[in-house]
Amino acid sequence: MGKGGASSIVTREEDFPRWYQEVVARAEMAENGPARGTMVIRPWGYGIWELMQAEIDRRIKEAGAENAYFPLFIPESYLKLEAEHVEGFAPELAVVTHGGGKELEEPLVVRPTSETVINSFFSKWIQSHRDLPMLLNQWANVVRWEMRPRLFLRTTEFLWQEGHTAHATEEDARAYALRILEDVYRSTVVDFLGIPTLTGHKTARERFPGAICSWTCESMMGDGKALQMCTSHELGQNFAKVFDTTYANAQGTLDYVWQTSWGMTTRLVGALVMAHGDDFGLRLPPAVAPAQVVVLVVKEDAAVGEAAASLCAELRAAGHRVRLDDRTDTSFGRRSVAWELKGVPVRVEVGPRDLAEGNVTVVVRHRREKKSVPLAGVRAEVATTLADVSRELLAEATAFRDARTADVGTFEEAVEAGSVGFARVRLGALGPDGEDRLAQHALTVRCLQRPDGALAGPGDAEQDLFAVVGRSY
RNA sequence: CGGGCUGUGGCGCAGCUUGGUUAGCGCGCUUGACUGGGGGUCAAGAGGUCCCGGGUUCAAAUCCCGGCAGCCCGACCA
Repeated sequence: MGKGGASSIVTREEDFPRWYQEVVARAEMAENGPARGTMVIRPWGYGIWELMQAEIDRRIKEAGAENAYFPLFIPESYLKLEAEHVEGFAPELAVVTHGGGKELEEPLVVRPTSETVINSFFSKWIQSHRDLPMLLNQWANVVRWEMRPRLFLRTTEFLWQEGHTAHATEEDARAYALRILEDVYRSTVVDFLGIPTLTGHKTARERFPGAICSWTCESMMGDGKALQMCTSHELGQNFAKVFDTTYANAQGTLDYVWQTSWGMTTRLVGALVMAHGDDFGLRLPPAVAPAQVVVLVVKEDAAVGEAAASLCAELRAAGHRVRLDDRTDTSFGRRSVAWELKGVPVRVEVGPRDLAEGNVTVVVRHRREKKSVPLAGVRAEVATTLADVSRELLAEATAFRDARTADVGTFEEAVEAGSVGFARVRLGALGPDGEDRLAQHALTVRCLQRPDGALAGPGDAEQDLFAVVGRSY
């Protein structure tokens, strides 16, 4: 896989190339022992994450939740209270057994998720129906000692937001879980990142340990494999019962609360890379581009330097994130390739030859298209181009996904279509042990939805829902 | 825990089958010159316990024995 790339180099996780690791993130190994798949996010990659984080945080607040912060360490006994929860997480816990030079009386678990600690506080904080709904979110890092870590997609430690809410009724809890799914998650993925996604809920087999229903957004990466972009769980009263989280209702009797939890992670950065990347590097929607425009000085020259600086100022005044690259001690070719790899949506190249005619070159990254633009027209050109990028990336990714999605009627057809993309098939058509048999072909049911793609409701018969079948990361 | 595979300058690798000059190559790095409109050219240079231990041999990166470490595939999963 040489320079310029022959095959898809960033659209498949297996092929995250070294240059990409130099730009966005790097997997690191523990000093001793097996690789634990921790990750260092480099400044450019972190800049992408920060922009996503700000957007997600804004939407969460719009949905009424407030940020809070809970401890990193959780007493082991908390995890053990909810049977399914402990069974689901026990194999992947990092456990602290010593502190202050002594063995601890009770081991502490490094949080894999915070349902249990937060519930220990909910049970104290929630007394009356007037305290409900309680809507909290925290930005935190969590640790899951997974068997097989993958850069961005499944790292041992990762950053996320986890929302935790308590409601008076099951209907309220469900409505809120769905509101998060739609207004925060689906909208962020589609409208903000330009990645098409399918929404639905998980089968019992794929459900979050401790939940009664797990909602999800499933997207297709550039190699046809599926990636879960987020989850929004209805927890029922499972945690309320073990933590005794009760409230006095309007009639004065005690009820258990109904709860939700939901999360979105740094995995999204990986998803962005794999959904939009091409053989020449990243392609970033302007919304998540740390620099939306880079103004390049082609060659050391007084007039060029002046023109570049004034273009920068003009574009910044127009509200764009602009970076000036006047490092003329590095060759122009090298610098332009570096910005291309980083996925900067628009490059404005100022060189003496064009400038003599009053022009600059504007390069549109995602189309790999360049044109000569008069100085006075740069501002308008950049503005209209930036406005198009996200929509065009979304259209491209949607066309790709649709071309790789097939509605089918039998198990065999589902295996065939699911192996290269998504197969949509009636769950009942897969047979009683359909999921086990799919697993033998490395396939899973990514989500369930109605035949028209809508979310299922309480009245739907599960066997009549459509299963989206695919390979997953 | 099963099934494959690999350890050689900073990174990626060739050499090992069939032992034999001074262990090579690409990328990166340093210096200089020419350059500069797409990871440019030329020249000079720095950088090596060939994973570790033992054995065979006149001679081991190469063959034999024993360790150690890591990677990939499956089970886990945001």
